[in-house]
Amino acid sequence: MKQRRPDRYNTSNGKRILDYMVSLGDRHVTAHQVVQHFENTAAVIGQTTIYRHLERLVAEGKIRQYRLSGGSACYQYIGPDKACQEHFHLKCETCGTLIHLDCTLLDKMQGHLLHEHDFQINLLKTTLYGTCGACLAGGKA
Amino acid sequence: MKQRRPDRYNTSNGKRILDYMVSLGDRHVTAHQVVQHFENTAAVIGQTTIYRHLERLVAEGKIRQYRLSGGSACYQYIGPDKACQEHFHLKCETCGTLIHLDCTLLDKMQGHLLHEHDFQINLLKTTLYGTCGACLAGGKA
DNA sequence: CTAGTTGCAAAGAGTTTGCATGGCG
DNA sequence: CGCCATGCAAACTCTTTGCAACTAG
Repeated sequence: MKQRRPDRYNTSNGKRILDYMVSLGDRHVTAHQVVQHFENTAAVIGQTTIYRHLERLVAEGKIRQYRLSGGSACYQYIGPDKACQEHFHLKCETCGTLIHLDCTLLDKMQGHLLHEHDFQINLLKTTLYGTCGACLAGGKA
Repeated sequence: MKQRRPDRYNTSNGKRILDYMVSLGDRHVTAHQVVQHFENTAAVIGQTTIYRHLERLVAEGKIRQYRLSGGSACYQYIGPDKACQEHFHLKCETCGTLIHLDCTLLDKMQGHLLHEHDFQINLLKTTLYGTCGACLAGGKA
């Protein structure tokens, strides 16, 4: 087999966008927030480029994408250990916090769904919506 | 207290839209599909009116709204017994089927999340994504 | 060199809003 | 009659695409 040119180049924009997603840890951002982040930067990155890179990172499995109830997309770094592929995510509808759920019972649910209900859940696309403890207590709206 | 005018009128459009959602049973439709349905009708209903009624029905708790991965909204009648407030919904990413999950373990999950993780889940807004048995077997895409 | 990358402007999809007209109560 | 309802067109938000210039390998 011959050594052919790669179908992907290493560009500084690509690296900066991935680095930014990595730097957020398990926090989540909208495409708009990513665009804004790079607007406050020496070298601005156009929003088209940002959308294209986010799309690619999702396809490559490096970040996950889900939808806010308003319809816009939200992105989050998955991490080298792919832990986010193995647990549920809870999102508080009041304060917006994203919670990573490490719980044995919930983990078993995945197998239960597959074996008892013949349904293979996609944890990357699934987010559970509700209200977190702080907001339940605070009662703020 | 005096008998004041209602803040909502009973109009034929409102009734027709609710009737349509009810007639779908537990099936789900996009706003676009509702618009199209009424385009094939003697009296067409404008899409603005449809969006406004769907929004109201969601606010009134008569239908639930969730988002497809593409970002557009999907609506589904809840029913008088409010059963859909008490179980999870599974959506197959391949064939689009919506499954209503009646399962003891899954029902317990709600209480578990609340008591052990201090999180009150909103089953109306939550949909689990994945692949259904038929598509797992068929292997189509 | 050559294919992938970038970003502006324009196009698109989905949804909301302004406003004048029509209809319920 | 006073509001609410309706719907057309326009505005808006989020995202994708066309295209010409640019750049990594």
